[in-house]
Amino acid sequence: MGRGPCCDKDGVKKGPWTPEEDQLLVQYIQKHGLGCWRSLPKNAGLLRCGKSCRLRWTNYLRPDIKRGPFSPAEEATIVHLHGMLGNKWAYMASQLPGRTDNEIKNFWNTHLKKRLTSIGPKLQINQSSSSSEPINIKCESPSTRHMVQWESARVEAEARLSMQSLLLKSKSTAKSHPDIFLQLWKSEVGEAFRIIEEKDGKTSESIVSDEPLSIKNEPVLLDDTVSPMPSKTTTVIDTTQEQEEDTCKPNEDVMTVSDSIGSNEFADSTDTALKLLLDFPGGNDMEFIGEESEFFQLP
DNA sequence: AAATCCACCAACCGCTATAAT
DNA sequence: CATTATAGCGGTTGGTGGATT
Repeated sequence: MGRGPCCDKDGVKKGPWTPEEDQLLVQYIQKHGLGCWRSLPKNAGLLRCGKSCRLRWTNYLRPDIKRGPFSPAEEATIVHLHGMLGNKWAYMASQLPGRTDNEIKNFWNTHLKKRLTSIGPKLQINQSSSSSEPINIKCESPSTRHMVQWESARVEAEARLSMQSLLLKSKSTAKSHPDIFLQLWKSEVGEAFRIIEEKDGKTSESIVSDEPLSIKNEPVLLDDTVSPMPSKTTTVIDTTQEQEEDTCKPNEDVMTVSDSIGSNEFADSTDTALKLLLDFPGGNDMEFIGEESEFFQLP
């Protein structure tokens, strides 16, 4: 089948947009609204392909674009979502109002990924690795450690899920579940989490329903002015980490993500799962990998 | 002051999914 | 059902400006 060129390559301008082009595009959209991108450049008098116009609008000219550096809460959200979902930039963008997938992707690649690799050189993202060696995480901020740990957990779970998926497909007994959060919750990470919760004597009742959860859920509203949730479990983590590593000071700003989540999030089981997983208890957040190492060994 | 390096980010490319015909 | 068109996504590239040598 294949996909034809989105536009006639001849006579189509490329490269940075000029203010005049921006103005033409904005004026056209203000007047006619969003419609067919293919015909837009011609109608608007732009020598650009429709795709380029769409990108320019969604990544730069859209009125609701938020500019400026990422807040600690936004940063933490990206870190955690990446830990759970991987490179799902568009979904992360949907959770961060005013931010674009491109912006988040750039931010990850230029800042967060760098931080990850600098502190976790042992954490080479090696899909084929089934090693259960403990990850050597030296003193870093809790959020950074979480990042490393979650990346590790995600890779392991991903490998296992894909293996399970293959097995299921070969038997033709199950449909692939559409919801990644539910998959994650039902995977080894979620299972191990529930085990630890029980060990700690906490209520282990699952607040995550088995109902499919849409990945296109309502955005998490990161309103720093609202802090309805006491970060109880976060405190537990910080305390144990302080005992473990005296020189490591928790980064208050970054760790406030659970505080900054809106008040009605717990009505949303997706975010509940996220919060529970973020606030994974225990001194070594990922010690369950070692304890339950059989969970993480590929068949 | 010039050359080089590096970080950042806007924009492009190629692909997939889906709707339309 | 097959084909085509379009939107959207993620990976990558290239230009620019600041820092360093």
